[in-house]
This record gives sequence, C-alpha cells and structure tokens, in this order.
Amino acid sequence: MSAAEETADGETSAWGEVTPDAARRLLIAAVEAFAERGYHATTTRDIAGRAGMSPAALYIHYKTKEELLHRISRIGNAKALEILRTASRGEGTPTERLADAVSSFVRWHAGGRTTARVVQYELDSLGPDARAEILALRRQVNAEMRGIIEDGVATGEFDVLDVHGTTLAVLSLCVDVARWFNVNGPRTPEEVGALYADLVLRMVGVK
Amino acid sequence: MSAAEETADGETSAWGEVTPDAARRLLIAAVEAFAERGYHATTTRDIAGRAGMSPAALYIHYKTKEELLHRISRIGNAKALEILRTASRGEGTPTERLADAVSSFVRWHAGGRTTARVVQYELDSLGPDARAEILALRRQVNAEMRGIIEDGVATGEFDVLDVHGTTLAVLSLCVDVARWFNVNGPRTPEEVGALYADLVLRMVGVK
DNA sequence: GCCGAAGGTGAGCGGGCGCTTAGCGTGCCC
DNA sequence: GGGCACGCTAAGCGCCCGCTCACCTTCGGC
Repeated sequence: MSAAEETADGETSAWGEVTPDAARRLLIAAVEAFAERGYHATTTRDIAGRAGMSPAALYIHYKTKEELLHRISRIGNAKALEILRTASRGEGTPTERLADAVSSFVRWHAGGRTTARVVQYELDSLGPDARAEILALRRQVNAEMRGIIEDGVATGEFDVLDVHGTTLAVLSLCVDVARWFNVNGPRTPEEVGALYADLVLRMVGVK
Repeated sequence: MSAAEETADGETSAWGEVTPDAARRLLIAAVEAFAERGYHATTTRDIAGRAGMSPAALYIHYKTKEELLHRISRIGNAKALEILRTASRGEGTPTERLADAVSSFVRWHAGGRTTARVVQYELDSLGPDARAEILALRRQVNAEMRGIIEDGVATGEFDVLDVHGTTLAVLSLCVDVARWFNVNGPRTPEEVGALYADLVLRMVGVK
C-alpha cells in the first residue's frame, strides 16, 4: 500500500473503490476534516484545500457537501458490517466468535478512529433519505451481534437476562471507542480490542 | 417545579442557579437546540426564537454563543460529577456503591438525555481554555469511578485485570447512553440503569 | 493537427451567519 | 413626577458560507 492511501493519523483507508483519483483525494480530505471539526464546522474550501484543489473542483465530483458525507457513511458502515460478519460467521464456539467479533470491531474503531468518528457520530447531519439508508445498515450490524449472543445463550455458554439490552450495550461500548481513543495514548488498538473482548465475555456471563 | 422549568422532552432541568429568568430561558432553549442539531448547526436566531426573544436579546446575557455552551457544559458536568460522588461516597460495600453509581449515572444520562448529549458530545466545540476547564471536571469523574473499582479490588470483591482500562470502559458505556437512548423507546431510564448496573458488576468480576 | 471530452481554475453570487448599535418602553428611587 | 438604569427590539454590518459559471488546459482518437 502506498503512502497516499494513508490518512494523516496513519490509519489505512479502504477507499480504493472510489475513483477517479481526484474524487478519492477529496473524500479522504473530507473524512479528516469532518473527524476533526465535525460536518457543520467544515467548509468546502477546507476540504478542497486539504486535497490541494480549488473549492470549485469539489463540485465536479460531488453534487453537494452532503453527498460527500453520505458516500463516506455508506462505505464506512458497510466496512464495519463486513468486519463484524467475518467474525460472526467464522468457525468456533459462540464464545470464540464473540471475542473475535468484539476485538476486530474495536480494533477498527480505534485504529481507524478518523473514519469511525465520522461514520458513527455524523449520522444526524444526513438528510432523511440518506439517514434511513444508513440506519438499515446499522440494523444489520445489530442483528449480527445479537445473533452471536443468541447462539451462546442457546448452547448454554452465555448467561444473559436481556439479550436485546446486552446487544445494545456491547455495540455501544465498541462504537464509543471512536470517541475517546487517542492514537498517541498509552494503548494500541490491539490492546483495547483484547481488553474489550474480555470485558464483553464477562458481560455475557462466560465462566 | 413549574412547567417552564421542563425542557421539551420532559426532563427536569437543574438550571435553577441561572438568573435572571430571561438568561435561564435562553440557556434552556440553547440546550434543546444544541442537542437536536449540534452546536455548529444551531443559530443564535434559533436559540432566541425558542426563548421567545429577538436575536439581540441573547447578547445582553451572554457575550457570545460559545459562552452559552461553556455555561451549559460546566453546570452539566458539575451535576454529573455530583451524582457520581453522592453514590461513590455513600455507605455500603464497593459492590453496592458501584451498582448505585452506575445506575444513577445512567439514569441521569437517559432521563436528561437532552442535556447529557450537549454535555458529553459538544466538548470539541469549546475553545481551548473552556475545554481545559471541562476536562478537569472529567478527570474528577474518572477518578471517582476508578476509586470505587480500586476499593472493590482491595477488598477482594472485584476481579479486575486493568483498573484504568475497565474504568474507561465503564464510563464510556454510561456516557454513550446519551447517544442512543430514546425517550419514546421501550426502556425507561430506571430499567436501563438496572440493566447497566448488572452488566458493570459482571465486568468487574463480582461473583 | 484538429476536436471534443474530462478535469480543472478564478471570480463571484445570493444568502444566512454571529454580533452590534441606536433607540424605545417600563418601573424604581427620591 | 422627572431621571435614569435596565431589558429588549428593529435594523443592519461585515463576513464567509455553499455553490455556480465562464473559461482554460490537457490529452487520446483519427
């Protein structure tokens, strides 16, 4: 992977599907700006400037500033869902699959904090149609996590009183990593992933 | 308490310390607007309009729009700290105090979601000085929660590998309630508080 | 070597932003 | 009951926003 495919804080981006090159650079610039300042506090001049272009160039590749956020949200949420699915549908006991799911989901939110922040915290900045589309992806994420927990309850490995509530809490815990994780802090994404996998196994009552 | 002291979603606000009356009405209007749309997407005209005043009236009571956010943040974070301190410094075993702390902290974040959202998620919209002041309050919140966990480890009630990491996770779990809690959803703040207290006791390894 | 498509720029429009200012009404003090 | 401090409004200033438009390059096809 080339240096151009890394964002400023070092995370590797999976924006390879975005073409042409100029459109991808604009999108990566937008991710960084939205993550730093928030969608509404980011100007189109700032995004274009980070990508080394004039403000007008943005509108060759995107109809509006909101379309940029929409594209970022869809790709990012799809990636998060894919990560969770890979772990959830792998081999192993529910205990192993839950630990795998949590640790990889957390690693993505910590390591790709810039992207994850935008994906998880700028939902309300989208218009109704776009928000509805993203919410559909979120429901699939929820269903995937709930599926693992239900499997563990069925095999007797887990001891859970409220499956829906616990699912919500587990996902909330993982997602909120994007808010507080500090790349220059004392923990690596791998360490947080391992810690959280342990905590979640305790939450579902694994002996 | 009068109806005028309730925000739109029914939560009772502790803004009694804010005087005169017009300043309090503006502040409550700002809390609602910031929670709905976010700080940067909220206009001073919107805040003043919600309070039934002209845009200029805002500047009689507050120097800038940011001062409003700063005041809200300080009062709200102080309230959150007070709630946690009351539970943390009460009587009982560490197990009882932790359950009490989590359930009351969560009840505040769920029931007072409008305020809690602003308090917990608009930190980055503050300038450097104001942010530093709020961060000092947050460190006290962190220390209070960590204190309970350390007490439980000392008495042998808790089995925790990483005290700092677990403290972070517990607070993250509680705070994120403000993001997803829905007043019209299936759970009451009390139910979420009870569920979360149980989950957190599991996280710290209470038998 | 000419042409059209694709991708870019500089200048700027309409509008809404945060905030200011001049002046008005009201009630309290003496 | 005159003066004045206080709370508030109507109007609007200067700025920067998202976005557009007229025009300029570059380049592959024939």
